Amino acid sequence: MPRRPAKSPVPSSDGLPEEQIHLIAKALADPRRFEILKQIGGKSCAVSCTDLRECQPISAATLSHHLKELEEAGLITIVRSGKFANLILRREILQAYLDQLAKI
Amino acid sequence: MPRRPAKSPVPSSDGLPEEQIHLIAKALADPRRFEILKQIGGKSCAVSCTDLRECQPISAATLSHHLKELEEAGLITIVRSGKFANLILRREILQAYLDQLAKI
DNA sequence: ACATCAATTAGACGGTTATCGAAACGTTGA
DNA sequence: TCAACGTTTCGATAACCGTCTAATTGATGT
Repeated sequence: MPRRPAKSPVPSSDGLPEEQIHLIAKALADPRRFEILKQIGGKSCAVSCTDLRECQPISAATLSHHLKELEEAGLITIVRSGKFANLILRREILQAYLDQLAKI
Repeated sequence: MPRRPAKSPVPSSDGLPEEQIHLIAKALADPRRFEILKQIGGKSCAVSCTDLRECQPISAATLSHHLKELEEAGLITIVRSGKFANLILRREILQAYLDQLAKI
């Protein structure tokens, strides 16, 4: 089965598609996800699910759900290494979102 | 009765309060509000509710609800002139939000 | 005073979502 | 092979939210 990377290519010059703008905005609107994103962005190295759960008082199921949302919005990449999942903030996507908002 | 302007003062140097960050993120997460905000920001002069309703296919009640959300988030100012309401985008608040996000 | 118009409020309805526990899945080391 | 572990999926529940219609408020012009 192909490991399809939740289509979020490099942001094109004409900005993110409207659909992705919406997904990102929704992703950022939940305080828990916002915290998660900050934690991922705060570390220079990759962050694992277990790391996150040590700081966020949520169940594994809920965390998995939020990570999926963040990935589908294109805000993070999930790099799987054996049984672990490592999270990386996609700063270029976040920046593209901010650039778009700045034009309003 | 004092016309309290939905406390959103000038953004301080240490950024917007966490609560407002959340309100702004939520406000931006709804496509309709996002459209409304774009329309308000697009015009150099002020925009009235009636103007908005000509472009957005929603009831007056729904529009009023969305404008309240935007105002409470600090993203717009509502200037009342007789029976009309004129909307103004608060760019300094939007910018403060973007600045904060960029630090993540 | 009255009718009209712009906007808000109240109340209801349906869809979405954050959350959990339990079960399932996939990896790893014994 | 098997048990333990990290993560995901499933199903359920409760809260939230966008939307509407109807009723209300407030301003304007006659």
